[in-house]
Amino acid sequence: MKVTRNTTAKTAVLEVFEKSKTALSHTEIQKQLNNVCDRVTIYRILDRLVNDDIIHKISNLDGTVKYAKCNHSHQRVHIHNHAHFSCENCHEITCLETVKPSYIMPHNYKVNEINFTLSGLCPKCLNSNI
Amino acid sequence: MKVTRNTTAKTAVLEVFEKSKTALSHTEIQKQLNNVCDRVTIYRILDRLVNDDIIHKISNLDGTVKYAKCNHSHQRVHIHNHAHFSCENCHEITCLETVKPSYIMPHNYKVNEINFTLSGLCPKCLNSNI
DNA sequence: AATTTAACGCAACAATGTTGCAATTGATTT
DNA sequence: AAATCAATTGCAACATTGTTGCGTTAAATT
Ligand SMILES: [Mn+2]
Ligand SMILES: [Mn+2]
Ligand SMILES: [Zn+2]
Ligand SMILES: [Zn+2]
Repeated sequence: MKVTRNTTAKTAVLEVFEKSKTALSHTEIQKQLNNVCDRVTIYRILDRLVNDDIIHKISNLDGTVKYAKCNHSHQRVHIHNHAHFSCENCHEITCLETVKPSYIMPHNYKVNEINFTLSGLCPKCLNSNI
Repeated sequence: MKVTRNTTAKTAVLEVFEKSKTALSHTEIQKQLNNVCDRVTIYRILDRLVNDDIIHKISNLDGTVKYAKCNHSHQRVHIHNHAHFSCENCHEITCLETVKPSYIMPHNYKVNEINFTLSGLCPKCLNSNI
């Protein structure tokens, strides 16, 4: 097994996640990093963090991909079975850690990951658009 | 309101969907069309078909986007609230029209669309990988 | 057949993600 | 503290996917 190193770039990326209340895209992270490292490096750091279960990937209906910190890394079985909300107005994506879908699968499927994303208007945009 | 025309390209794309049991990406459709029309035209046709509720868009965790025919266009309220399964082995994406997630949303969110994609191994790949 | 405009082809562009390879640097050992 | 080793990085080059503008074509209506 590979050893994971704590580099300055990785630390910087983690700080960005720590400060953010919403999920972030590669581009959004890059903008906040002010040339701390190369574009490619960010991609590779994100891959590593996902692999190490430190962040998780969120795929939205419009094709955008974002990442957010995991607040449940202590769990034995690390599955991201909570919902995400994507606002059509402000385009912010937030984890709804309390919203967990229940469903019944047909037999003979092995489920490893789930991606449950709801889109519409977030509370902030819903109130300001009356 | 705009009038939608039945062009040869659109008819060809619909035939491809009719023949397919799984969801299709833009590239997969293009390959099956054998230069019936331009790449850009396929994008525009897909946009139109989604708008007319004839097909629906599916966004997968790995970032790929696919489309599938709607088998419920007759419904009054047209919401795609069924699950989709994405096989990590054969990469086929299928609609699970019978699998509908139930969940409880916090107040002050307006949900317009949902995207519920499960990934893992499909029955075909599960059986052949013992 | 004439009219109207949705739809098309083409070219050019933009955004996003990937790969190979030499150079760097974090962690470990001596 | 210096040497070691491989994980990580930067850079350049490339691939894929999706978008836009504009002049032309063709489906539908009159
Ligand atoms: Mn989340
Ligand atoms: Mn479906
Ligand atoms: Zn919002
Ligand atoms: Zn499969």
